[in-house]
Amino acid sequence: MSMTQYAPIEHSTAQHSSATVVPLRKDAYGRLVAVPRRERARRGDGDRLREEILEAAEYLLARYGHDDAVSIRAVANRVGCTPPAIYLHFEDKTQLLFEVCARRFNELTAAVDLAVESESDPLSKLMAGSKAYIAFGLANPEHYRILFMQKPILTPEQWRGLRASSTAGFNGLEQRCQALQTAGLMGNHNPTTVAIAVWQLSHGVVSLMIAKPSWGWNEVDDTTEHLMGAYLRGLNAEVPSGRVQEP
Amino acid sequence: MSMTQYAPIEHSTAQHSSATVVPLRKDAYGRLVAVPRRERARRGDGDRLREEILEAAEYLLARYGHDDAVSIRAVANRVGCTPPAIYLHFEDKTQLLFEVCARRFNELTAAVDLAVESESDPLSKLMAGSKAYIAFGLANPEHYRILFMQKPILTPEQWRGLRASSTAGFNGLEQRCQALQTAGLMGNHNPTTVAIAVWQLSHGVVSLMIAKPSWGWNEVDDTTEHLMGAYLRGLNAEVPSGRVQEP
DNA sequence: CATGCCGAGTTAACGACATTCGTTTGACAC
DNA sequence: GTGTCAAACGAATGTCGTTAACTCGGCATG
Repeated sequence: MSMTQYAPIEHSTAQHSSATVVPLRKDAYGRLVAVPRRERARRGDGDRLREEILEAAEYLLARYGHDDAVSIRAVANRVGCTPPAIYLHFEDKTQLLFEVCARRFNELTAAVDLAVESESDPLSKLMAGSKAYIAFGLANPEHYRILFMQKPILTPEQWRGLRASSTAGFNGLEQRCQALQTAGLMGNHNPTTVAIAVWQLSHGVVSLMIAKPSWGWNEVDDTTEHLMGAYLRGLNAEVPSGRVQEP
Repeated sequence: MSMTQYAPIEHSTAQHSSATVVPLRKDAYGRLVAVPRRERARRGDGDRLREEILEAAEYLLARYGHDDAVSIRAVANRVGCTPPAIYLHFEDKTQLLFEVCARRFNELTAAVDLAVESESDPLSKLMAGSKAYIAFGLANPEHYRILFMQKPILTPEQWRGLRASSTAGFNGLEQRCQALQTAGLMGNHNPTTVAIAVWQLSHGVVSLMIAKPSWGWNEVDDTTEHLMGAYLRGLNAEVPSGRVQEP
């Protein structure tokens, strides 16, 4: 969507050292453009370009707030290389974007952990984690969108990669739920079930706010407190009917 | 994303009546293709093509499950007209897709209403509505994704249009929450706050399942019952600390 | 009955896109 | 010096949304 709004092609920020003449040349499409080319990488470190590509993509995504702005051409231009060079380091655009977001994802886990550690009792830990998760998503909406609000077109390896880092995050949540049960604050519910529910609940708050920013939402922390609070209290409340609990 | 996977260009299903010769002609890009063109609309009813375009887009979206499959060219080919003809009836592709999904959205509201009506007590109504909402989203994941899981690129008019039909749906939810309060099953919470929370909660369940279908989710109705059940019970439970309730 | 209008389309083109193929460059080992 | 090979380039392919200019043919009007 957002068809037709093409990526802003930024000029390269690369430094070219020894050349005294500005390297005016035609780009791949016949247009004359002043593109200071980056220095070619030494024999060993082809991965330097890889890093620069990731940084450029990261910048474009954050700067323009939409993955449409991260076109292969825009990234290449910013880095100071040609589009095909990117394919020496990434299988395709999906994998590039994915890696950018996966990096930010690790920060998400760290942010949640930090918020959790500053609390003492299990209930507050859970609440603080949820708030931090939501706050991080709202602060990085495009990353969150790409990671959690998109049709999965991931190859199995990509999937395993995300799974690895996201299970790290999920495991933390699961442990906090475990602690909640140990503290006797969870009725006889399954901690994993509760952990999933907390994730779904938090995701519901943050993803709707990202998707519909113009809706008249209440203050986000109030929303979280209301929703999480009621849910967590409900875990201890008696089930009115004689319905069987889940496993 | 899912770059490079282009839309499958289907052959036209349009009927051409009087012509006895198969209309072999070059398409807009020089390729020889047998495209039975539809009959030109009469002076009055230019809207017939509009309807056919909507149907074709609807079909492609449902058939291939991704809006990438709904390219202007693919729709045009299926209808039996040329790509620019679509722009006589829709401002751009976004508006076309949007209209397709908005139609389905009305069915969502209807499905929820139907489920609600088959229950009697306010609590069951709320639960049934949530289940129906989630089931509908899972049955029409691409429509749901476009409507509720995407960055909003809507023009103000589009937004008002969706707002109109979606507030219709939300109003129903709000009334059900109102009824819950009247029945004394909601503590002293604000019905609108609860309605928003129920939406967020339901959206969290369905949107995560759409985005991460490979995750090992539990049975969806069990999940909904657990989450909604605990939340709704929590609304009646005492707030442990002396914290102030939301407005 | 001729004629001109105009709604409903088409043809052709533009500029963007991701990606691939074949070629060139240039730093290092020998 | 010279050959090798990682690293990067140049050109091209086929897709995309969208626009501008043109054409066709039925209807109202003279």
